[in-house]
Amino acid sequence: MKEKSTSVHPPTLRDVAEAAGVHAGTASRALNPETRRLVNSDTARRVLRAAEALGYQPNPIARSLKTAKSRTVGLVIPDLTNPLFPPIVRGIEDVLSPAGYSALIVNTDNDPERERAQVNSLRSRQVEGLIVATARLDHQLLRQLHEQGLKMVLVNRRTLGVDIPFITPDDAAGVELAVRHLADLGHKRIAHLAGPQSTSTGTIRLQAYETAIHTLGLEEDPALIVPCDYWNEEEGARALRELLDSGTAFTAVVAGNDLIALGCYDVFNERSLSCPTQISVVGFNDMPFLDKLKPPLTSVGVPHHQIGVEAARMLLESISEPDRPARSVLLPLNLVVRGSTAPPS
Amino acid sequence: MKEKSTSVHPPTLRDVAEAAGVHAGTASRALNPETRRLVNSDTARRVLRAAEALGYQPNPIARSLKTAKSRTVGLVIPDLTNPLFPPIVRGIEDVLSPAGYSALIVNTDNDPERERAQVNSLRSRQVEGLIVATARLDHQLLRQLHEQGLKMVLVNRRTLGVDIPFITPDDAAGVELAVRHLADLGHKRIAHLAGPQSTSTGTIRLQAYETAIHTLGLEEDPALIVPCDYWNEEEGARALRELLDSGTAFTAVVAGNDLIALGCYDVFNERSLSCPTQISVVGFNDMPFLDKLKPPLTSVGVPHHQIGVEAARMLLESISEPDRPARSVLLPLNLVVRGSTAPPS
DNA sequence: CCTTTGGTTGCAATCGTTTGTGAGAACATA
DNA sequence: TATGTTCTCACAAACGATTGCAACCAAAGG
Repeated sequence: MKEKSTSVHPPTLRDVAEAAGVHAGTASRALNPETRRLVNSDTARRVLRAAEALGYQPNPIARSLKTAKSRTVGLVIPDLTNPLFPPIVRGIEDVLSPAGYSALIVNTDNDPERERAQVNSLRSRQVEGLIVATARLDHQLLRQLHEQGLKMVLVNRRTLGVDIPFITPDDAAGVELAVRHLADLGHKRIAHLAGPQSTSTGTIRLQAYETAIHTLGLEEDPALIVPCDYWNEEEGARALRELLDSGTAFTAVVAGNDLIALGCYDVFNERSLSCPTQISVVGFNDMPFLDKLKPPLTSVGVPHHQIGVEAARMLLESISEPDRPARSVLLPLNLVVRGSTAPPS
Repeated sequence: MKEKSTSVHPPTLRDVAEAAGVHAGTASRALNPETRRLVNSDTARRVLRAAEALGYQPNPIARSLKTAKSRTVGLVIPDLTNPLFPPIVRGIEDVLSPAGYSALIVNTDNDPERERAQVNSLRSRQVEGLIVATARLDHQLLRQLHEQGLKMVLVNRRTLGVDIPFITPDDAAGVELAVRHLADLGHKRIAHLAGPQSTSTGTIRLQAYETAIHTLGLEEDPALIVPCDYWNEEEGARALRELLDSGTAFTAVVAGNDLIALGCYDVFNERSLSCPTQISVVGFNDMPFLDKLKPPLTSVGVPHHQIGVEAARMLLESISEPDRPARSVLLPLNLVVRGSTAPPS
């Protein structure tokens, strides 16, 4: 008549063991498929049955303490509110969850200080790896973490000089798609509102723009390139105004991403320019609801969900097989043609 | 010459204790501000210094195991991809994170089975509470969890017959705002494309529509009300088509939410109807980029971030002071007038 | 000088698992 | 009968923190 009876606490391994008339250690082995062969199949059955009956759920915290595995990964993104990220996050969780892993999400707001703090908090929570969407070309923190042996996968962007696997869209191919589409429509002077050159995405897309312009034999003019400091509408608007004010002639613009393209829309309204009649625009990312705009924005479609899926898979892989050299992957893109692009008038 | 020397593992409490020349228990007390007064301030200082020097980070897993507190809460939402949720999630994390808590996010896709499974997984990870955005009016699972004493806060929606605190926008006031705006413009026959009547949001908004119509002396006609089965564009489009096909006269529609309103836009294109000249529309939620639509959608603005903030605060409160009866809160709304509403022609 | 008091600190148990080690039984072999 | 083998399983020591308890010491009071 110990103190058992009506314990309100969830059943523990000991409870199961007791119910099955075995030692806790044996119960543990019986419950774990990996080690089940070490126990008599009869007793294993008995343990399983007892566990079932008691509604036993192993305590992951105790397990983690012993095994030093948290079954948790960290997810470092600039801002969840950016429509780019939710689909990636979903993709990640769709892989993690069936594998028994969970993701801890932190937002850095692109603040290196905050990023450092958040990553520390993740590490103190014993994450087994990180999926990072905030990579900059020269990224001190990532370099450090990598040297400390922390498992990481980069999404959407990469970093230089450090051998961390990344999953990104094939940005260069995407830009090539966009430029070629405009060229096919007959545009000769195509501008590029480039993303921040501190990010791989920004520089790669810019380079791709330049080579596409070159190989297609279009007009090459440095004045056609205006870089943005951030990936947002304000900067997109500012850049387009700058371009217009410079007097440089152009009939189409390849925006660094959709938000920059949206900034262009604002300027079109401001200055009563008509799109696509006077200026064609193509965005990048194909974020939701672009088809509801007037005109609907032509954009390069990025498989965000897929990026998340691949990243999660890769991270899990590199956790379970630490030696296997992780490979980076470039995901194929497709151009979604809508109403914002037309032949020049 | 034990096996100490260059241990690569992160320093443990024992390491700190050893470095400070005290027992682990003392070190523990010295490190914890709550119990620090139990140890001599000199030795406390020494311990602190040693911890600092070693870069000691307490292992939250070990701590959790002992204290049975995980410093983790679960976040149950239908789909992170719905633009409604990211701002709420940010709000939640902005409160949780400084408090030393983390959020585990799960998506249910509105599937009760999946919801049950996800919640189980959260519980097995020892979450201290749940923030739930998937409440239905009659929600068996929530009722059970509540009876089992699990701490919960509902966001955006509520449930009936169970006393769980909720944080929602003041839906009724919002609809009143919308209807009054249309009435002020001169509309007499205002339709309502209602949200799912299985959700509190759907029913409350519908009721508010009815009473607003009544008190403002506008035309009351059951034919003006068409319910949607889901909160999405397809249903919005379907409902508007149904309304149009029924031949019922109307000059404006109050949509259950923005997605339903977007569905209306599709039908406008389909049938070459002009908004707002022929039909005015107002949405609900004021999700991002509505100002980029043509016409820009008039919508009821909801303080999503604030909802998240309040919800997280409330949950933390009910965790730290289990007795304090948690109160629900209704957050004030504001109407954002844009181009989709105009006087009837 | 003995006791009391209060402030500090060490000891050891505990949280719920996992896992190395060895004991016992059953059986086969010599 | 003695000696191995092979299966099973129980024991107990971890993992890294927290915490009730007891011990110790110095100062104070009688």
